[in-house]
Amino acid sequence: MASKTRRPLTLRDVSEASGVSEMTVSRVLRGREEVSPGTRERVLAAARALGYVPNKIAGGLASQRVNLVGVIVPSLSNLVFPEVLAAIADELEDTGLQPVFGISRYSAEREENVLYEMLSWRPSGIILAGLEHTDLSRAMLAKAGVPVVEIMDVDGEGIDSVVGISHRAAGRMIADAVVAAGYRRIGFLGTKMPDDHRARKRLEGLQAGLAAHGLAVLATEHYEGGSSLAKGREMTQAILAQCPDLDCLVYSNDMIGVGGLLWLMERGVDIPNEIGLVGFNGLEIRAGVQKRLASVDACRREIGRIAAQIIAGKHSALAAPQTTVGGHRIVLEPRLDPGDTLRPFV
Amino acid sequence: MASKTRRPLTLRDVSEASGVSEMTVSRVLRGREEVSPGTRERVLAAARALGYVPNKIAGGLASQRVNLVGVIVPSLSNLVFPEVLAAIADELEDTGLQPVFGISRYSAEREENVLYEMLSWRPSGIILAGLEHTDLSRAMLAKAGVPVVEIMDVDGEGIDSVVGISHRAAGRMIADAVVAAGYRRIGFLGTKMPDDHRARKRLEGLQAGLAAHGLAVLATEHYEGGSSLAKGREMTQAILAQCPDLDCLVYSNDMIGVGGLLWLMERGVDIPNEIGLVGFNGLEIRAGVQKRLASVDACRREIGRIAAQIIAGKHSALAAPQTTVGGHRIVLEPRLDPGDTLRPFV
DNA sequence: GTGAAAGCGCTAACAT
DNA sequence: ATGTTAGCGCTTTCAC
Repeated sequence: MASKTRRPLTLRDVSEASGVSEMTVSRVLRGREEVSPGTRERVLAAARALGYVPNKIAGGLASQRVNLVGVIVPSLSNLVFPEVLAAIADELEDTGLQPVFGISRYSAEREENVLYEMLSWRPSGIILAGLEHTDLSRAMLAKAGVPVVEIMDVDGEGIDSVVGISHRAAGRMIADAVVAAGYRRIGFLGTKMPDDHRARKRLEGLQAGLAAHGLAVLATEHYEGGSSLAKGREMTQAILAQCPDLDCLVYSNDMIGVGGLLWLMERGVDIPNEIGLVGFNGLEIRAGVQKRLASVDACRREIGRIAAQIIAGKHSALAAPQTTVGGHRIVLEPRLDPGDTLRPFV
Repeated sequence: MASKTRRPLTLRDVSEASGVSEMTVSRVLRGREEVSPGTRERVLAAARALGYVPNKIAGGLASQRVNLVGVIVPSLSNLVFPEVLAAIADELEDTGLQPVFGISRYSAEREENVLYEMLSWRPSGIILAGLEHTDLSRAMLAKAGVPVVEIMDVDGEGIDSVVGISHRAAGRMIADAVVAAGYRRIGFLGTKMPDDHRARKRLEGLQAGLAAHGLAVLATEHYEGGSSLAKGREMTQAILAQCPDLDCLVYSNDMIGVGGLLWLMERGVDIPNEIGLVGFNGLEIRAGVQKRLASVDACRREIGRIAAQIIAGKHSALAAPQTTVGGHRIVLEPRLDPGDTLRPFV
């Protein structure tokens, strides 16, 4: 039971307590094999007795290696990102690597600041959401000399590795589906956030897909701030007030989509016949409502897992590298689950 | 445009490029005032031109100070924790401190490991959920010599500072409310997770509160894994199959509570007259359903904010210290929102 | 298998 | 306002 020391313990303390050189103590504590069992035991006993916690700052400086992986996502309020983080944390579990999370709030400038902070810790890798970054961010990442994985989106140029889905393709997929299901008067409900590039690309894909069928989005409802069921209710009411004869509502995410669905069901609207609905993300919450909202899966756990594998160097190239030398480019194929809110279609 | 260097840049590079000593470069980069404007400009220009990113590992070793705050929560799937993390991140924003998140998966052993990793970076503070830790964890925290804030729960002994609510009191509050509203045949639906101590304490409080009125929980339904609307639906069906004459269902959290509410409403059950419902957490999702689930607010944003303030040393003691010397003990008072799922009561 | 010396890239403490 | 010196606590490298 070591008493309350003010000065933190050092290797030297363990060395003196065990009568073994600092160097050998260091070897034991790092789990190197080249130490005799007897010495190892004495060292471990001393370290435990003292309550020694190694100083990774000193270790990192000396070895020029740090077991940290920086991960930057736009937000934690959008359930999607905690799920990606959880997947990354799970996958990194037994690699000796530790994730460090940062939040950019959908701002490229803030992302740059967070990135700068992270790089100043010389991490072993960086994972960040999206392909849109400031020039300085790109420059820093390029010079950092560590693996960089941009996740969630593949519509654009990557810096090193890229893992995600095409949000434009997802938008087109939704367009094709609602048209195939016979809907013609389509409304869109989504975020106003100008820096949610993935939401923007989905809308672009939707519009392009509809245009290919000679159709267009007839009404749009935008909101600011976080997504919630309540927002979805209000917006659904608003878009139908503005344009009552819509026969299909495309939501930029499942949270507002389910909100809209609940509101419409309460009002006795016949879904999917009178009005069709589609969301995005494949959130679990959809399973909690009588009718399951149609949605496109964003593959977020998969994305997190693969990104972590790439950083950990244990990714068995599912796809051949196509970008930078050494960089992977993994394009996942989202699935559209028609649920119960779209008329049957091929 | 510096070319692709393999060796990372050092202060010395900036020093040479700007013709200013390393020490002064260091001062400029740390924003110390004691440098002439001219020199400052030259240094900043050189650093920018080179794309220099300081090495905090070296800096931390030299200064013996690190601007990191370790935060350990049980999970990211339970929406509550991302919210706490977001609140901490927000509050730390302009303090120069950076949060680093770890996940314990409701396991004290895993928490111990994560804590060990974190402490080895010599952070400026530690925030962790709950009061239940391994002996080694407590010993490490006590010896770390940095502020420690245990959050979310106040039912027990703290190590240093404690910020949270009493989950036992919350349970009793719920008991009093449902009894006051005239319910007598009460069922409980909650997690099986033996290490979710806060859920356990809420149940204990509920039972104690009911006992004080000569009542008891008549039926219980447990589940494993994450909470979801779908789980709430199933469990509600199950508990009513098992014990059809319950007149009140107490859910251990709002997610399963709202699931149960939706299921009951679909079946035309008259809420709150036929059956009363209460959840816990005060989740936003409640506002998205026709009837608002009664719930007790867990004060999670407030808790995150205050914990961060304590670490940052800018907490204006809302309550007098009561525990360890220097340690705060902030007990927040949760509010019960009766919503639309309990009969009116005083 | 173990130890001694050198130094990782910065900053504290003191000059000047 | 700026520079010099001496480490911070570890690991690398090389001896033994």
